[in-house]
Amino acid sequence: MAYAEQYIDKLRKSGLRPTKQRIKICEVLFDAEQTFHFTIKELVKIIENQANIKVSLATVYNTVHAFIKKGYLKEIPLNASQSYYDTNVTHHHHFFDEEENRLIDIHQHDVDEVNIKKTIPGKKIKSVEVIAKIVSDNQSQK
Amino acid sequence: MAYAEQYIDKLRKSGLRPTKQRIKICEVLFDAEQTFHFTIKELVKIIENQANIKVSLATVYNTVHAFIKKGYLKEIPLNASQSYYDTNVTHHHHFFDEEENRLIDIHQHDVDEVNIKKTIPGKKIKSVEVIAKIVSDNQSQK
DNA sequence: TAATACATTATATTTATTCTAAACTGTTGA
DNA sequence: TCAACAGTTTAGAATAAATATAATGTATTA
Repeated sequence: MAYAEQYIDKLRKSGLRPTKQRIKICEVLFDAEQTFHFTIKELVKIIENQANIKVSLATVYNTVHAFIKKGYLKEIPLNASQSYYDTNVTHHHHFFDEEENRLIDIHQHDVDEVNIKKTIPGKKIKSVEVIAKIVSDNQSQK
Repeated sequence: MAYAEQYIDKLRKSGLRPTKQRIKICEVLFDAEQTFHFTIKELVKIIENQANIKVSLATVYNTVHAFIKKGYLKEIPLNASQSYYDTNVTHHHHFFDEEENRLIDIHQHDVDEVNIKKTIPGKKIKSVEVIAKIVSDNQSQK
């Protein structure tokens, strides 16, 4: 349980008290070998399965939002009934498979830099995201 | 009221019965001089203000979904609590102003073609959308 | 260690969206 | 023209994600 230290640090540095619920959520989100996408519902399920502590829904929502604010998580723009979040906070894009309701990363180097020529007075661009919707390719190889 | 004819045609051609509710919704959506963005709530409000007929919420949802299916409307991928729709169905992109909750079109020619090098076996790309989030630029002119 | 500010929790609430089933209407063909 | 049918509208109920509430608990501080 020594690795919990890094999360305690991380939380404290960003002004969040390191409670056992938050540390658990950090473990689930940031111990993973690979970054991943999740919905709140899925996150709750993972916590339930792998932890022996009980975390309420409200806490999960609060924590996820706090982490987004701190830049530890990213919300993925997708017009879906549930919000999707990403533990990969580097600049990258997504495929969204509408048939399987599945998100797939597209690395930054797989998309040419998106250069937007239009500007809005008094505003600056905070982020640029590309969403490519994909569907089954049922072409009979012509 | 002669221009209703074109909507009757449009609806009939796509296999939707031209009911008075649908014709009214067409008028609101497609008579406008400019394309625009809306939420269901906003659309209901516009109909209420400009029509003397009553249209139920369920009908508005049904009709908007039918129009999306027929390609007369586009849903905008945005992780918002409400869905946003666009009467501009040409290929284009969006700014989303998070401070004012406002969508702004970016014409296709203002963004270089988005070229995605990654592919997913058995899948083809159906659509590619760029969402650029913008915020106030509070730089003291340096 | 006491005081306090921040967190967690169960529960209620809100809100967008979908569902349901009854009443209604456009269309078709006799 | 009209009966029959399939598609449509509707009010209201149901669903589900997300947020608010307020009481209880816990980390921090001095």
